[in-house]
Amino acid sequence: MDNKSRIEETGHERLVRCGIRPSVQRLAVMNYLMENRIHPTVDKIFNDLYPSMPTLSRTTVYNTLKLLVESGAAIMLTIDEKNTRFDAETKPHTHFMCNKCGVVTDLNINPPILRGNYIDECEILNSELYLYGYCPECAKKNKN
Amino acid sequence: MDNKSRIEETGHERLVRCGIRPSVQRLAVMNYLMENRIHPTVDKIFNDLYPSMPTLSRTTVYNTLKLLVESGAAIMLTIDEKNTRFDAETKPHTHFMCNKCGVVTDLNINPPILRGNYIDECEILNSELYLYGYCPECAKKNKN
DNA sequence: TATACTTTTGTAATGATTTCAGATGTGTAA
DNA sequence: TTACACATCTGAAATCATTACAAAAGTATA
Repeated sequence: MDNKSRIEETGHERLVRCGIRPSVQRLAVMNYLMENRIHPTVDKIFNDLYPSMPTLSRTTVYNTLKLLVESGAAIMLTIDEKNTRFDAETKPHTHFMCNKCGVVTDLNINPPILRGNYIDECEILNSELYLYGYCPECAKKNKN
Repeated sequence: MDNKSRIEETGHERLVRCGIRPSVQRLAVMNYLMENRIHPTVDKIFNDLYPSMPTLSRTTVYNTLKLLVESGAAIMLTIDEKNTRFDAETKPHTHFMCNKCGVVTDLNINPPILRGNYIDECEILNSELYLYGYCPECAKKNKN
């Protein structure tokens, strides 16, 4: 997966392009997502931003992520049963979660692009391909 | 999607084949899943079984579903952000959720079969393809 | 500066899920 | 059959993610 989008667009530009007024908090969350392609949970985002923004509220992180997703500035992943995760990469791509350590990564495999198609009379708007198994580190450990 | 599996195997047989001792409660949940291919939530299962099993505990439904999934007798879907859903069809197939009414259905489209492959050094064990959009009824309503 | 509007904040409420310990049920061997 | 060990079920309480809400703070505009 290339990371051109990171270079081509700043967090501020992304917010404005998506019609979101760039407050300090929104910018912090947007930048965090664009700079940390780790599919973080709400808590991860909050805990990482908190030290440099001690007045930040968890509720604001929730509100902001909801806004980002509704506006198309980010996507929400339900790959992890325990927590929703977020990704600033909005173009279709495939996600992987390790059954052992829980890490979520992008995979170099193109998901079927079905947006706009009708399947069994269902109008398809978007899709997610989630793969599960062992990440390179955990797969190695499993063999020992 | 054909429903031969429903005919070819009873709930009792499925439990035994998967190494699960068939208690009354487990059998009730297994049969419910095999007879109601609606990808129900825990609450739906509990509420539908409760009238004919007034001593049934919600905890038992949770425990049983966990056991079924761990033993390969059913799968868990995370397609719905709000609630986990369950399916007695364990062979790979594609799921759809309506953004408007929330219904979850099977779709006649083969997901990529990646089990056993290595992608970006990740060992793939299973995959889920989730599609979102409007179901036939809601798509129709949207046009009026 | 005054006012209206937007955004943030923290607390409390909600709702799904898990924990846990006691009660019940089941299988087995004497 | 009874006694015992073990498996399963139950319901209440705890946990944890998320949402609701109302007050406080911030921002834009006239």
